[in-house]
Amino acid sequence: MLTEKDKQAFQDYLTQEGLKFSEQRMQILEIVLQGVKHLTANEIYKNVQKRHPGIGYATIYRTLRLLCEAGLCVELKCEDGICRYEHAADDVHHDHLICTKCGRFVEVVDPQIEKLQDKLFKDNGFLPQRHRMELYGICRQCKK
Amino acid sequence: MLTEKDKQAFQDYLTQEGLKFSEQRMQILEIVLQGVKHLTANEIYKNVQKRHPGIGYATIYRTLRLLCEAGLCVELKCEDGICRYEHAADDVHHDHLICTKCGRFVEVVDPQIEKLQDKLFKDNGFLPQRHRMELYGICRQCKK
DNA sequence: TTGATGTTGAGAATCGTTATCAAAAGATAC
DNA sequence: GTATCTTTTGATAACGATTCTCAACATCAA
Repeated sequence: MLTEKDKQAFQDYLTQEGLKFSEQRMQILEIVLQGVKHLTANEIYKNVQKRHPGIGYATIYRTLRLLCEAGLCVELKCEDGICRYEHAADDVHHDHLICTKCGRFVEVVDPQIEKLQDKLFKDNGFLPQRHRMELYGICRQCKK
Repeated sequence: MLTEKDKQAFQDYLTQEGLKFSEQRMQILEIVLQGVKHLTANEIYKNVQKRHPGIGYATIYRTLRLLCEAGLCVELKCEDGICRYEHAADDVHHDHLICTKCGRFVEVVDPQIEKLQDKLFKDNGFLPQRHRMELYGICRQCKK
């Protein structure tokens, strides 16, 4: 869901960094923050093409980086080596359940696991920064 | 630690698949299964070079695939996009604590987390296959 | 030793992503 | 609105890890 708040946040970020606003950046913002989640750069590229033919991959990647830096989107480095991008949920960290047959992504959170992860960091003398947890399996639909 | 058992297991696997034994494969087996863990293909390449100059990357990758298929080694797809290979521990799954400063890998296991992960699979109607958990932080040495 | 088959190494190809750079477009001052 | 200064853009080349191709070579059974 793309909100005015997100648009404003992006504009504010650009202004703050001395960057400029452009048609292309708005198009990419709209595609990434609305609708389907976990899009690859290629999917975003194809989507933007429809409304803005001629756009290049470089612009897609550059804008995705900006969106990440602005905290509006998160890059997921997936096992297949292709990055996917999702709308940054409001401060709520989550992990992913991924169907190995259809590629479906389900977002999950488990506060207990989060606590145990923190404990692992501490027990090993690590200063926690972030973590990544992906659960691969076969979803209900694909099991049938 | 490279054991005779591992060597035998690799030979058995090759025989079973109708494949042949070679000097290069033995060299790679020794490098990967002994000593330092979590080597990249490039590190393995450089190590094998010392004892067997002229070896090519193709052979490294082909042999790594064989070792994985034989269940002797595991490929880790890391966030930096470079795969690392570790000696497959005897049936014991483990996750990783990774220092973002020095790259140190620490293997960790938490049975409670494993249970909670299984619960997440079930609660979402997924048939569990495997998972990946990486905890990124700064290790004791690098904190100083 | 020979023949059939699997393996090797050099180099090309792949593919997602990033860098380069001249042309185009925003922002700002006038 | 126009001039001017930046920044942005898109085409294309470059990158780096990994895989493919293929002719030369090694292995093994008979």
